[in-house]
Amino acid sequence: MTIRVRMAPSPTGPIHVGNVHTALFNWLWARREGGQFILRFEDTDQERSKPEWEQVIYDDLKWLGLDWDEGPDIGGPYAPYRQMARLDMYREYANRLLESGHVYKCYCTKEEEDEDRKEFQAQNKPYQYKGRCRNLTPEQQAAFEAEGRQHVLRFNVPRGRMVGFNDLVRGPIEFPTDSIGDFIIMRSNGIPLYNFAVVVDDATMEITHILRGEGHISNTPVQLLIYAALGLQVPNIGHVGHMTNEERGKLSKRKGEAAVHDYREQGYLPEALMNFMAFLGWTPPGGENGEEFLTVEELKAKFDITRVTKAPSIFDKPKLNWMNGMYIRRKTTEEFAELALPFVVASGLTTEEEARANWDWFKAVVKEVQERVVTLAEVPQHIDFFLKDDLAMEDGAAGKFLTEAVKPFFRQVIEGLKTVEWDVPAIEKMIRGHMEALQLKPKESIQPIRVAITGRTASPGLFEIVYLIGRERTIRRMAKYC
RNA sequence: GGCGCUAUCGUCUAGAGGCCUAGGACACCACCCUUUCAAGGUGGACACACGGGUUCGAAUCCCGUUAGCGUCACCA
Repeated sequence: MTIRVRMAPSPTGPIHVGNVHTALFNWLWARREGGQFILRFEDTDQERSKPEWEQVIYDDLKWLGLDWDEGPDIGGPYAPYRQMARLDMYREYANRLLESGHVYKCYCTKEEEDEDRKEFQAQNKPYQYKGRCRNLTPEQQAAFEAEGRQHVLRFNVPRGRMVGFNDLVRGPIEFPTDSIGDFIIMRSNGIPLYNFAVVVDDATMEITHILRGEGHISNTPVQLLIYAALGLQVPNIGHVGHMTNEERGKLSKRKGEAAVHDYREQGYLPEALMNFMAFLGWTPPGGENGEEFLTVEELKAKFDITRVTKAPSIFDKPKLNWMNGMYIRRKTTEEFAELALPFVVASGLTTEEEARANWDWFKAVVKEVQERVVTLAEVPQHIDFFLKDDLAMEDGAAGKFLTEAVKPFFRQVIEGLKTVEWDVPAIEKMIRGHMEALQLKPKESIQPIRVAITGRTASPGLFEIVYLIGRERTIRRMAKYC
């Protein structure tokens, strides 16, 4: 039997990295086993779901390299893959539960429930539905109907029992049903609630394994009750530890650390993000000798559910940075230039047309910073002095390096620059010649030139940047200081 | 608060009772390389939350404590 796993986001915003983290495990597992990975939209929250988000989610998922075998966009044998298109199905299953007596019509108003809630709160007890409508007679129901009251469908939770399952990553977990109140499966408007819709969907889509975030552990007993009442086979269920911020809290949307899209904009490479997240809560066998640099293909070949860890993990940005830098350095210059281009254009330093018109030069420029940047978004600030002439001067740099003493040296170099053959070795030879003649140390010669032509004290190799900035512009920039 | 989950270096983790004097990676520190900054190389510091058991022997098994997190919605 092949496995069928799924990812089921809500189209209420851009896709979250936490969502992708568990989706990644599901996807790798499906690919490893030759099973199916299904995409389904859970859009029963009419307030927050917006169809526009669906396209945004597809885009980010594709950017990451994820693909799905069935989904709202491509269809499949278990269509539709959007919950709002499956309402008839939920109603049918809900009716079965009503007929079998597992659920009952509840006519309680919001106000009545709020009062109950306060009552429990006052006694410092966890709120549970009091069961006012649990045993209504047909006459009482008719009376409520006559009043024009709407009803929801509530599950009649059995008392004094245990429900449990064998978690794929955590082992046996049990809950007393007494800790669960009679929950609602159908709203008064006929739209199902999450816990009911997922069960119907996972069962009818024949999902074999559900691997989801640990936040769902407490939903599991509720869903188990529904599976049992419906007489459906329960899939294998497992819960993966969450990814958290440094403070072990939630990844913040506001700080731009939650959405996949944020990382994309910050110049992270999808393969780095995927590789990094794959190692949060999982290690391949033989992890003791430290191979953490795995391509997606390698991950697909090695993923093993039994090696998923239980504890939550901190999304450690410094490690992501390191990994992203590694991936950047592994790109060819051509690839790196293509990846960096949109960021450079967005910074306003050049236009795409201009860069492409001078493509070899542009490539040579970005090549100089390829092993110095951690993200693509850092490229512009490292290469601005190649692309513009009005340079900002780093604080204190001019006073420290562009002194009176350096002027004679500058004048000699400028003269040399006028006639030197324009290649890096010749430029280096000429400048070093003047350094020796005047017996100057690098910090009295190379460093001042660097400051004069870049406006700062740190840059790629001096002779390479002189070559790339060009004869005229280098001379002009140096001439300002002598 | 009830219920539930979790607990090895700062971080991600290896570890399935003796192989552990606890291994690797990121970060950190030092040194090397070097025109600066990176990259690279070498080395270093750093952990089994606590308390009880079980056992000849426990990071590994059991119990408790503590801490963190999740959940108790006509959200998902």
